[in-house]
Amino acid sequence: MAESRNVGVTGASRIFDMLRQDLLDGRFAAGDKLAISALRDHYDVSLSPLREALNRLAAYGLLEQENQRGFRVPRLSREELDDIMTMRKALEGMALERAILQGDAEWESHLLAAAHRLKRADEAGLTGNEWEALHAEFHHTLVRPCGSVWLLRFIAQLHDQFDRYRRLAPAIPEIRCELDRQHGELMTLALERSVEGARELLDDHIQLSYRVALGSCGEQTT
Amino acid sequence: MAESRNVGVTGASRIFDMLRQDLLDGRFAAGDKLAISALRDHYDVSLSPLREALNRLAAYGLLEQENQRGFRVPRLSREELDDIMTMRKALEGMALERAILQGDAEWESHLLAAAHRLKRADEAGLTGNEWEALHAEFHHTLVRPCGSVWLLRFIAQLHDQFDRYRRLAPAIPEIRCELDRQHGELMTLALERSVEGARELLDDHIQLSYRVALGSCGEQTT
DNA sequence: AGTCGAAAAATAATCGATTTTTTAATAAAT
DNA sequence: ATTTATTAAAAAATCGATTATTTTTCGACT
Repeated sequence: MAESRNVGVTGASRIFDMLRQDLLDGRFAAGDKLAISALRDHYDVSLSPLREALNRLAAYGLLEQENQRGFRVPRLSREELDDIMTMRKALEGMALERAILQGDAEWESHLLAAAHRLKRADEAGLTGNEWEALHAEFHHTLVRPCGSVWLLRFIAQLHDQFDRYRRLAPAIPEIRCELDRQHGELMTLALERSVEGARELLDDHIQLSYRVALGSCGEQTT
Repeated sequence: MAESRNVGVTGASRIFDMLRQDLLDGRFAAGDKLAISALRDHYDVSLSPLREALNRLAAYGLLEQENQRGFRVPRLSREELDDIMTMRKALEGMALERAILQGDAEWESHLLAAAHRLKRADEAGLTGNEWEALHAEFHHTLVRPCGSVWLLRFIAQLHDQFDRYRRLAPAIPEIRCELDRQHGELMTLALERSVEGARELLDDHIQLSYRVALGSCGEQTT
């Protein structure tokens, strides 16, 4: 047994995590209303913790809440994706710059490790939530020492938003290959403390991801 | 009567609004645990909608939630205030620049109106939530046409965070007077489409506000 | 045929009570 | 005197049922 006791886990927090994952995985159709009693059955939990989780997700931006008529999955739009992409460039660029200036030796090892794990996962052809976790971890490690809790919070939120689009979009192997390559190069530039180079590459990286993500909006790549 | 029916208002949404106001007003001591049953009595509502509101506020960042041990009002720290101030400069500066480039004639009139109302309120010595509402409205109007829903969302969130500090701090009449003056000048520069001038002034404005807000951390002004 | 309105069904929101977990109080032991 | 174990009290989380609101259905009427 991993633990004798589920310390610090409530029904609501458990459902929040599961629902968040399922929303990022695109298990619910965009625009759909969530059938609360169906969720109740599916996750085998009572209404109170379920509704608490839904309220958190709505405040976080992964659900829309309309008083007296429940919760729905936000629609996807080209305009919003553009917004998210632009904000990612601005905020992650800012964070990366600061991280490169402030990151210490321990950051270097964490970054090296995260990049390595991601590379091995790429080579092994790993997909799904395992790969997603390593990918998110790499990007988070990259900007972690930026020194701003609020900046990291906003970046994480934008990542979740972006992922709704990206994970739904059809894969484009050539781009995916280039994206994988960029992860390694981002690490290299960061370790070299090359602020300008890293920022430019991160911009390219987000732009390339965006071209993939566009596939979820029924638009062609630019 | 204003409305024949409370359209689109639930107990939870009502409590959310009231609690948010009370948190910004500093009605709860930072670091304190919220006594849920006391809140239940005070706001005269049942546990379910109350807990839903608390969950929203925690996801929004105005409360901290620890599983199995309820909700508490986040502590105030000089470090966090610095973070919030720095992020406000970055995000509002970005938004203002975009707003000035994209704002149309209608924006100009709204901005003029908001600045006028705020000025009249200043002259009339208005204080409390009425002044706060006009002040928030002015700053929101200033950046509204920036074109990014997410940017506006983050800015609003940071404003709420900043206000927890500012409203708690002792007033400094000379600074307050200068801040009032800056509002008018910000409007002028924005209407003149002076991107650089407006950005610089907004930076100064936030910095000056920050000097006031520091008073809530038991620190002297810098 | 289409529109309007009443009744029925479905869904959301809320309530009061119960269960679980944490915190505080007390006593026993080193 | 401090620590540890036990119990009592308090608080948080959850449950099942009830109430309020919205949505759908159905039939009368134009």
